[in-house]
Amino acid sequence: MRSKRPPSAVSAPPTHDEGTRARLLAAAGELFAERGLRGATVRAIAERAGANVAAVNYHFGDKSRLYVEVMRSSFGEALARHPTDGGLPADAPVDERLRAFVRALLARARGVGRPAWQGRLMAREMADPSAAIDVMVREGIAPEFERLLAIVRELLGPRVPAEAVALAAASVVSQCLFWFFAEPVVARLPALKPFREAAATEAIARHVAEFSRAALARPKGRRR
Amino acid sequence: MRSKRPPSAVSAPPTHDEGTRARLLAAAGELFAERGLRGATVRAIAERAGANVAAVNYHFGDKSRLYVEVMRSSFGEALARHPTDGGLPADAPVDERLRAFVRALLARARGVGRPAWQGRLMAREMADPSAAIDVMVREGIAPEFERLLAIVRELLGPRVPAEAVALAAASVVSQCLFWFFAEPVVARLPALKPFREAAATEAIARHVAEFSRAALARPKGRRR
Amino acid sequence: MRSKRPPSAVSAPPTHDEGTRARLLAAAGELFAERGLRGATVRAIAERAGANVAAVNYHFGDKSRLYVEVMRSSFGEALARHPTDGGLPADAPVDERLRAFVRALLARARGVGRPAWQGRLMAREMADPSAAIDVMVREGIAPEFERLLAIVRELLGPRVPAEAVALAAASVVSQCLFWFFAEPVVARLPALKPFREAAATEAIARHVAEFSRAALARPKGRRR
Amino acid sequence: MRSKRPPSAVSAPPTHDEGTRARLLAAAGELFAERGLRGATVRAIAERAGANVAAVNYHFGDKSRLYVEVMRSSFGEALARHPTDGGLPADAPVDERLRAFVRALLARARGVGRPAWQGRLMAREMADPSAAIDVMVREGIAPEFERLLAIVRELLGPRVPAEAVALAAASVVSQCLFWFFAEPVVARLPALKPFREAAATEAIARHVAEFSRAALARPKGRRR
DNA sequence: AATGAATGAGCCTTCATTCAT
DNA sequence: GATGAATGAAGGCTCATTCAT
Repeated sequence: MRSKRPPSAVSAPPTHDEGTRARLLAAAGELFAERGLRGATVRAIAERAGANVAAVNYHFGDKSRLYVEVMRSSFGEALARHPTDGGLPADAPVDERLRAFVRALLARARGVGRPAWQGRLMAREMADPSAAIDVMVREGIAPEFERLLAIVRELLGPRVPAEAVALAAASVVSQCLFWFFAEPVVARLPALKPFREAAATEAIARHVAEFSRAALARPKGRRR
Repeated sequence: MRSKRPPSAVSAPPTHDEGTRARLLAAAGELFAERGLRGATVRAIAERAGANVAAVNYHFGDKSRLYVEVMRSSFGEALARHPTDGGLPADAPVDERLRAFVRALLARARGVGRPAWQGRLMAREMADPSAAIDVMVREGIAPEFERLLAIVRELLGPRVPAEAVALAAASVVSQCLFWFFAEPVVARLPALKPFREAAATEAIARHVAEFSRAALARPKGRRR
Repeated sequence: MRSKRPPSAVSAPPTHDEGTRARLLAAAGELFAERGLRGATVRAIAERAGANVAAVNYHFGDKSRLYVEVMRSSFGEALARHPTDGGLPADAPVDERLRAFVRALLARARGVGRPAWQGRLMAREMADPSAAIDVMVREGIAPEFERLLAIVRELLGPRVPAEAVALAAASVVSQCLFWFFAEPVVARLPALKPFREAAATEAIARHVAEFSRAALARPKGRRR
Repeated sequence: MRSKRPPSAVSAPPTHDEGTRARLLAAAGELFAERGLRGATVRAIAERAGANVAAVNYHFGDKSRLYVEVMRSSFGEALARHPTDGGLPADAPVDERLRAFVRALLARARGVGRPAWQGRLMAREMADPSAAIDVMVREGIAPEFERLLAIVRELLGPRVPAEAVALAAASVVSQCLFWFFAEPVVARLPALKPFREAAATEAIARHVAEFSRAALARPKGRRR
């Protein structure tokens, strides 16, 4: 639909100060997180980026394409910044690897400053999936989940059926996602409110790891 | 509880078979679940309800007020249909009460037929909270969560600090919510896809209850 | 368009307490004066009258017909309450008759309480004439103006051409109308603001009569 | 003086012959005069201006803001085109200055061609004042009225109290405004109808000036 | 490479009016 | 004699998008 297209989306960093394109991407990230795909208007994005209304269409062709680009780059950045192996060697003790996984998952969405909105963005995408979700699952979530399955499998031993392993992995993931998926509820329940602060992230991580570790104790005497 | 509404809503059967107001409520529920508050147009709602556009204004005054009403009634219905005590007496064994709680939570969002969209509605509200969430938390979620806290407290014993109880309760809840909050991801992960079917709900419920029960085993020798 | 119609509009006073019809008429008068024909909604009128929305259409067939009815009755009442002859015999001195005329004109629009809105109603009708104006001019204004023409003619004598008499009469009328036609301006000019109070009406009347009387002094020495 | 407007309005000639903004302003002036603020729809204005509906929003942000702009520009233009000093030096004879004032006031509302609707616009604003009237009185009417007060004061002499001067000035103004405030009545009274024609403006001006001059004759022997 | 002007589609809401009771 | 429910026709406004420069 557009005739020509500027720098190929992810590759080369713009030459001058920061580049309209990059500023648009950043502004769009914040606004999409705040107000959602529909709620964030192209005008507002352009304004926050200090660019013209037409700039969005010029650089991304489309509002929805800008959205996909935002999701991709923000998600990619989150993955890179908080790898689920936590920097551990592949042969580290399984307990440590589980803890690292949990910690990374929580950190991604609850990090301070810049990546603060990545969690909200993700939550919105779950509630109202767009074309972006396919890419995200395929490129990011699926591989991570495979890694978690391996950890859980190692904890449960080879005799446990695959379905049980999958359910257990889901249990681990869910405990992490909860804290930003259900954030509005967390904020309104007195018992949970204290844990909203970024400082509480470590406490949550420790709890989730311990809770899961206890539940995943390899069944000794009895067979499942 | 409703502030002001023209028709009497419950008493005399209106001119049509079911009453325009009720049909609007149902149609709005479906469409809000499908497309969200913004995405569902008043026109589409009215059309699906077989009513005039102005009917929404006449009966609810406002699109947003219709939305609140939908949330309230759908949520209230879900609460009533699947009580978290599962019909158990208050002195039933704590294990059974935990299982009943989990089962009810899962059933609400994954129930077949009519309330099929209540889960999506809830998930959307979490991702993009509106005025409705205050009412919902206050009237529905908070009391339920208190009940869960009591169950968990009973399992962990009186020595465990309140924060630990809260975190544990969050772990239980999160494992239930996961299945419809993260539905789009579940649907795209081969290992989890089988559990999407309504028939799998019972298996999930059993897993969550067991997983949590194991994690919540009262610490014997060592203190936490 | 309507099949049957209630009491014939102006004749018999309603039998019971006050009658929906009469209450509608009063409420409509106030609201039309406050907000204009377009600005006053049928719903607001019915509400203020303590009647049903459909009552307006039932009793008057039409919003515009209600408006005409309001204009007619309110204008008729104003005419009756403040006759321009001021109760003077037809052979009273011309100076007194002029003064009485001016006083009546001013009183109609600046009376306290109930008829307070008749002036606004009239002003609105001038600015945005409807079908009602024809009746009003024919039945009320034209005869009054004829009377004024006679007074002016008596003052100026028979030699002055008819056009000059008409212009002079216009000058007299205009000085009265000014005070409520230009009310918003009067209210904003410091020099005129004091005259807004109802108590100032008499001072204005005296001034207008004197000013006009001086201007209308029959030319003595020189011919016009 | 204008707060914020996209196009540069005065500098470079826009893409069309006259500029969408200017055409909108003109079309809106006509339609507001014909049908009032409420009666003139944005759609009709845009259509008459040969522009899109959204153009109003783009250039003026709002229907009401467009209205204010119309009032401001049309009123400003009227002031500029017919200055109340009529080009006379400040030390011209007071009689001439009074005549010039009257003539200007009448010309503004009864001028031929372009500003033909300014009178009606003003009359409407009086009958149903909007936010625009504050600006108009402050910036245009008040200064003019001060000038008239000075003229009248000069005619009456220094002994006459300020209230009397104010009333006399009101009498002068009212005789001018009458001809377009009460236009619908003028058109329906046979004696006044001839004066509707633009050609009669000069005759009216002469009459008003003479009538007022006679009334304002400085009291000789007796004190007022 | 980027922009200001302009557009068309669509949305929510309001309102006078009618219909069945 | 009077009413609550329901309707159709706009109306103002917003928004993503395009066009000419």
